[in-house]
Parts: sequence; C-alpha cells; structure tokens
Amino acid sequence: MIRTEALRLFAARGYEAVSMRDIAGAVGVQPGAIYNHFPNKQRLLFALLSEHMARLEAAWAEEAAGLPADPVARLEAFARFHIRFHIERPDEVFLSYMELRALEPELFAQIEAQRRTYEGALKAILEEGAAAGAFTIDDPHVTAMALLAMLTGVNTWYRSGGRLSKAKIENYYAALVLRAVQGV
Amino acid sequence: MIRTEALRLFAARGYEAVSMRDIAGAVGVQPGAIYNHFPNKQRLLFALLSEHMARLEAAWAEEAAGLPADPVARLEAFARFHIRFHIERPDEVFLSYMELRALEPELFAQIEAQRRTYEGALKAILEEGAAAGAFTIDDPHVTAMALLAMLTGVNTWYRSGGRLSKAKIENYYAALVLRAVQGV
DNA sequence: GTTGAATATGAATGAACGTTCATTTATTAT
DNA sequence: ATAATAAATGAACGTTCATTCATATTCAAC
Repeated sequence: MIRTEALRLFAARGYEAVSMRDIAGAVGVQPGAIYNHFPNKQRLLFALLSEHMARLEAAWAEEAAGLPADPVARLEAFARFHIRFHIERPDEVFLSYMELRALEPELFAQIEAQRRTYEGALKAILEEGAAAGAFTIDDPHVTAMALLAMLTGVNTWYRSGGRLSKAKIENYYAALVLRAVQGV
Repeated sequence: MIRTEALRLFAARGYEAVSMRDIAGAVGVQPGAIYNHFPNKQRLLFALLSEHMARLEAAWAEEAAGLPADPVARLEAFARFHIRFHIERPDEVFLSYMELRALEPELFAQIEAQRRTYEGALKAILEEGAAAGAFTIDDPHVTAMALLAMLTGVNTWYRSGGRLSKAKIENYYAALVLRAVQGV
C-alpha cells in the first residue's frame, strides 16, 4: 500500500511536493509507520524507480526470447512492446523521467545504468539491422534516443477511454518507427 | 537576474526543491527583495514558462513567414526550427515539460493553451501534406504528438561539446521526421 | 499460551519553508 | 536640491517538513 500510494502521489504532484504525512494519510497510518518499511523518503522513491526498471527489463527479456532473428521484425516487436508496457503504467513512467534528479548521485547512477541496459537492447537491434542493410541508420545511438523519445511520449497525451484504442496506438507507433528507419 | 537564476535552479533541482532563499542567494539579495518583482513563487515560475512559450511562438511565426507553400519543405523547416530552438534552451524546455503541474489550474491552462497553439502549427502542416498526398498520415494529431516528442527528446541526451554538432543533429532529426511521414 | 519479532502509535525535534513588513537605501523626475 | 518612487534590507511570522523514539500493539512460530 505504501508503494501504491506513494507512486500515485509522487506522479501526481512530484516528489518534493509530497510529504511523508501525505503518504501515511493515504495509506491510513501514522507517518512513523512508514519508516518500518523504508529507511527514508529518498529510498522509497528509489525503490519505486528501481523496481519499475527491473520489471521493464524482465518483461523485455521474456518478450525478446521468442523473437525471430530478422531485425525488422525485432524492431517492430520492440516498438509494440514499449508502447504496450508504457501505456499501461503512466505513473511509473512519469516518475522515472521526472524525478530522477531528486535522487542522490549514487542512486541516480543505478537507475541510469538500468535505463542504459534497456536502451542498449534497442540500439543492438538498430545496429544489426543497419549492418544487414535493412535500415537507413547513420547513427544508431541517436536513432535509438529519438525513437525511444517518440515512443515514450505517448504517455504525454494518451488517456484511457480516449478516441483511440491501445491496439490502434500500438499499430500507429510501430509503423512510424519502421518508416523512420527505412525508406530512402 | 532573478529570472536567470530561478530558471537555472528550477531546471536543475525542480520547482519544489528550490527555495526563495536559494534564488535570492544566487542573485545576491535578501529573500524579501524578490517580492518587489514577483508577487510570489508560483508567479515567478509562471513568468518563466509563459515568456518561454511566447518566445517560441514568436520565433516560429517569423520563421514560418518566409517559407514556401510545399508541405514537405514546411515540415522539414519546422523540424529544423524546433531542434534549433530547443537545443539552445535546455533549461527552459526542461522546465516547460516538468514543472507545469506545479502551477495552479488557471495558470496551467494558460501555458497549455500556448502549447496547443504551437502544436497546431505542426498539425496544420501535416494535414496540408496529407491532403496533398505528400505524406502517409492517418492521424495528424497522433503524428504531431509523436514527432514533437521525438524532436523535443533531443534535450534528454544532447550536451554541448559532445560527439555531434548541432548542425549534424538538426540534419539527422529532420531526415527522421521526413521518413516517418513518407514512404509506404 | 508464551515468546520474540515485526509493526504501529503519537508526540516531539530542530530545521527549513513562503511570505510579510517596518525601515533604510537607491534611483528617477522635476 | 528636492520630492516621489522603486528597490533592498533583515528580522520575524506561523506552518510544514523529514525523521526519531519510547511505548504500545499485532502477528507468527512453537
């Protein structure tokens, strides 16, 4: 419950704007009780971020295990997976991109390392595809960053119950990604 | 000086994490002095955001005035302009995307309106191009959001003095954008 | 049923917060 | 030179903050 409520509050108002009293109140306990489960506020934030990144990494590992070797198919699968995973977890994603700076350097570095691992998965697909002549890519790193920003950006406008279904959005972004690295 | 230092501090640490004492200290005055220029902390943030959006809108208006009618040329010009404008102002852009939620609803709505105006400029280009058969676009709104996220995302990784020059990055993103809406 | 560990309480601590204000100092216009 | 306006000072206000801790309660294992 602490995780759930802290995530909700942090995402809605920002880490600094949420007090331990707010979280305790949402959970239904006194502030001191939280300190039986997390040593301090910063470690609570870190737990939310780190566990999110671990779930992302694990989910992609499972997804990637069943994919063909073809870079085009792998890239499409990555795009679809990324949209699917992120569109379901707006709070975690928002927190991951907004509140990293609230972490002290050592904890920040750990989350960054997890992120780089995930970014590396996309970069590897792009490099394979470029080497095989399937993609038009001069700079796999920049392309990876650009595509990830595009995909993750879905959370800035998507609201459930909107005009488009999640499946349609997934299709749409997958097509955008493929076209961006193919063609002339 | 208040604007400059507040922008720097807000972007680095986040609105809530920066105190009026921090800003005053950076400027070299006592905290009370700031209140001769801004009625409160929130209005100081609002001024930074609103003025940034106004500069963006004005800069695009000037740029757009000298463009041809061709949607492809206009889209490329928009992409290049957006990269150029944003890559030069990492603090303003970060603040605009991260600290909107710190604003009370009325002020938030004003910034959102300014943003929608700018987004509308891209959307209009995409719609013209789609109507003219120059672009492969089913949903101009979603495409506009996706492209803007991709372009603005440059600020998450670009650091001046890095491997790539600004001009090269501008070229690269312009090509990505054009390919994403052309081809099959 | 007892024991020991885990968890919760609720008050307290000192520090930091945004903002106010009477007063002093700078600047500008005449 | 003087008056009027603008800006800065520096202390103070009440509030809220993260965290601590002695005490109380709950829970699980035997």
